[in-house]
This record gives sequence, C-alpha cells and structure tokens, in this order.
Amino acid sequence: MKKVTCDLASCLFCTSCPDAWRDILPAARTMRTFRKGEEIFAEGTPVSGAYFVFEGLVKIHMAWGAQKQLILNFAGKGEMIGFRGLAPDPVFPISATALDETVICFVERAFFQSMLEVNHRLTQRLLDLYARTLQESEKRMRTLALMDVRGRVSDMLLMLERKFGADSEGFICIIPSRQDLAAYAGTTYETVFRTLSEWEEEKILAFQGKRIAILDRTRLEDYTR
Amino acid sequence: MKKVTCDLASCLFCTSCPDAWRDILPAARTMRTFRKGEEIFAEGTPVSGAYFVFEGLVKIHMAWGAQKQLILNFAGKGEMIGFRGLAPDPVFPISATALDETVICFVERAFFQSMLEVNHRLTQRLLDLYARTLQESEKRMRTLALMDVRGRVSDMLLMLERKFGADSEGFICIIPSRQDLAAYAGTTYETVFRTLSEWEEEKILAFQGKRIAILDRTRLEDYTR
DNA sequence: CGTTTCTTTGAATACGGTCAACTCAGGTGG
DNA sequence: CCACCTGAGTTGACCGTATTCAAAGAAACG
Repeated sequence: MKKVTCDLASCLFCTSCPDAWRDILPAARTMRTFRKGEEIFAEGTPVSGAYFVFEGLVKIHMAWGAQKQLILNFAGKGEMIGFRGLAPDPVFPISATALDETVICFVERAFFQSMLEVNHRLTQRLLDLYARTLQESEKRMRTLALMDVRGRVSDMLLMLERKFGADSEGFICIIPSRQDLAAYAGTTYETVFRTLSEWEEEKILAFQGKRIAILDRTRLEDYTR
Repeated sequence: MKKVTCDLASCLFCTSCPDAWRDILPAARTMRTFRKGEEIFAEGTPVSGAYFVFEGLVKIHMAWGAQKQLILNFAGKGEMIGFRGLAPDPVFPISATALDETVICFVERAFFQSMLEVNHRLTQRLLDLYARTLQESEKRMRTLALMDVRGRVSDMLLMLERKFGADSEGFICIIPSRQDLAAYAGTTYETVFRTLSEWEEEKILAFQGKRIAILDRTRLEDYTR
C-alpha cells in the first residue's frame, strides 16, 4: 500500500465527512487505488484496520457456499467501511470489493483503537454509526425475510435513489451491475431482469442503457407494504 | 412502573452480567414484572430507556403489514434489550414482548446517555455489544436471504441450543411456541411443523411435548451449508 | 473475426405458502 | 354428566412464485 500524506486542506473526503472522522484522518497516511472488481479486504481474514472510501463505489458482501453471495450494502464517497471488524473478534465477517475505480484511505487497527480510548467524540460517533447501521440491518432483515421479490427489488431501487441521488432527468446516479442488484435483493439475475422489464412496461421505471429512473414512486412503494 | 431499590448484593442479574453493566445498575431503581405475552415496549414509540432482562424470556420483533412479523432475537436472563433505541433517532425500531413471566430492570434514557459521557468503560462495552449484535444480524441476513427453509430452521435450532443450553438428556432448555419459531425462521407455522416432524422421522431430532433435542448435529449442520 | 461475456426470453420444475378439514384437549355452562 | 365451544396441533391438496436450465441474440474485447 502506497504511503502518501493526507493533506486535510485538499482532502475532498474530509470536507464531506462527519466532523469526528477528521480527528483520525491525519493519521491515515496510507491510501490506495483499487481497480474495478478488486477486493479491498476479504471475509475471514484478520482485521487490519478501518477503511474510508475517498472516491468510488464499494460493495460490502458475504459469501455462502461456492456460488451464492449476499450484498449487505453499497458504500460511496465519504463512508467508513470495515468498522464491523472492530468487534472483539478481530476477523472480518464480511468482504469489500471495489465496483469502480476506488480510492481508499486506511487507518491501522491499533491506532484506531487507541484513538477510541482517548477521543470521546470519536467513540460517540462510532456508537451512533453502529446504532444506525444495526437499525438498517435489521430493517433489511425483515425485508429479506418477509417480502416477495417485487418488494425486495422495489426496496433496493428506493434505497439506491435515496443514497446516491438522481440526476435532473430522474436517473439514479449509481446503478450496480444486474448481477450485483440480484445479490443485493437476494434473488437471481433472471428474476431481477424480469421484474425490471415488467415495471418498464407498466411505466413505473424508465431505462437508459443500464441506468434506471423511477417514474412512479407511489406504485413502487406499494410493493414494500 | 413500580419503584424498588435494586440491591446489588442480592441482585441475581448483577452476578451474571458483564462487569460494566454494574456501573449503571444501581441507578436501575425501577423494575417490573411482565406477564406472558405482555408487551414491554413497542416499535414506533419514543425510546424511554434501556431494559435489562432480570429473569424470564423476551422476544425482539418487528411487524410487517397487519399479519406478518419477524422475530429478530430472543433475550434471556442477563441480557440488555432496547439498546437499539439509543441511536440518534429516539424511536424504537423494534418491539419487545415477554414470552414468560419476566422481570425487567429499567434505566432512564437520559441517565444512560449521561453515564455514557463519563464512563468510558461502559461506552466501550456498549460498542462491543453493538459490534457483536451487528455481526450476528448480518450473518442472519445472509441466512434469511440465501438459505431454504431447512437451512433457516436448522440454523434456529442450533442457535437456541447454543444460547440457552440443553439439559442432561439433550433437550434444549427453552423452546418458544411453534408460532414464534416460524416467525424467527421467516416461514409459516405449517412449514416449521412439517420440517420438524420430518426430522423426527429421520432421527435427527427428538420430541418431548414441546421440547426438542438435537440427536444428530452433523446432519442438521449440513442444511446450513 | 472469433471468443467471451452479458442480455433476453422461454419452458420446466420445485419449493413453500395458503386453505381447508380433522383431531384432540381443555374449559364452560346448562 | 354431557353438549358445546374454542384454540392449538396435524395433515392433505392445491397452486403461485421464483428458481433453474437452456438457448439464442447482442455487445465487448482481444
């Protein structure tokens, strides 16, 4: 991992990140660019530290068996990943993979831990982050367990729009591959495809290449109820 | 809620609980007994504080629509519940319901928060608790999203045994109602029933009234792979 | 230009949810 | 004591949804 000094003044990430992260970012002297599809860290390996997405898009995922995987979340610019590994057991329960050309800031585990012991504001921040992530995780558990495919896909599209925003024409700014969409919704490639084209016919969605726009939010939300 | 002084010396809970909780328990002067089926707190209501299970069994659950519910977890003696409500948004994302005669210790939200600001050990503890809970939650997300019914039911039985233990004959110490088992495994009453009786025929499980013993752990674990 | 990878569609299949009925135990009231 | 009711446990049959398999078409890539 290439070492560079993270200059706070010109640090795009730092201007968009929560205040408390700034306390530790001067220590993030290691950063690296990951190519599309490259793995940032892998489930089952020892936790090296915390990672911040400086630029790009990352998927957080778990494997099951040889073929199946579930994407837990997508993380974009300004988000901290790898904090799940800060639990007592220092083994990553999840993997992170770059979906685009992605720049990652890295903070050593030991440094982060010692920082937590002296910087109370940081600890509080992390506590909030955990609490929020846990709430989202449990809400999603309900979605995956109880809703049918339409509900899950609908939920995913609304999440993507909420999280990454849409351009002036309503197209969601970031659309992962269909394969990844399926892995997020807990279904198969073909089923996602069928669901999306059905909604295109019903004028609920519009397409432009791979990009998706939500035309009728109300009918989409109906599937999640 | 009836006020009683929580005498630490005679507090069963305190002898079995993590050290750090002791710091706040002297403040838990309110405790109450809940009858079987009684709701401790409800999803969507303002967060009043943190709750500790002193004695009994509690389910943590979320509703979806009118009929469907998912049980996120079961909590027994010594466990803290309601900590999910300590997030920035002070509204419970989940409900808690007593499954047995249950005694609950209660700590005010404001007190708990101010305690977090001065007691670093407590904060660290809570951080660990969150990290662990999040890991479990995400593992369960994968289970619910990717495994078939057998995998989910199997996973549930193994969890119950791990969490609540088994008696000398191998019968799991706590078995919730079949209805609740179904709500935990994300399936229906009938399907849980069929799965369990199938496994009884195959000598993987044994029954004694409502109680269940795992006879062949290996074959059960095979369903989760 | 051939090869690979992704997209699109059709058809077969299986899993699991829904509905209905039947049993059985326990409680209630005549 | 019996008739009735209720609710949980048990089982069978049916059917819809979503997965799986297969194959053809389109696009990307060396």
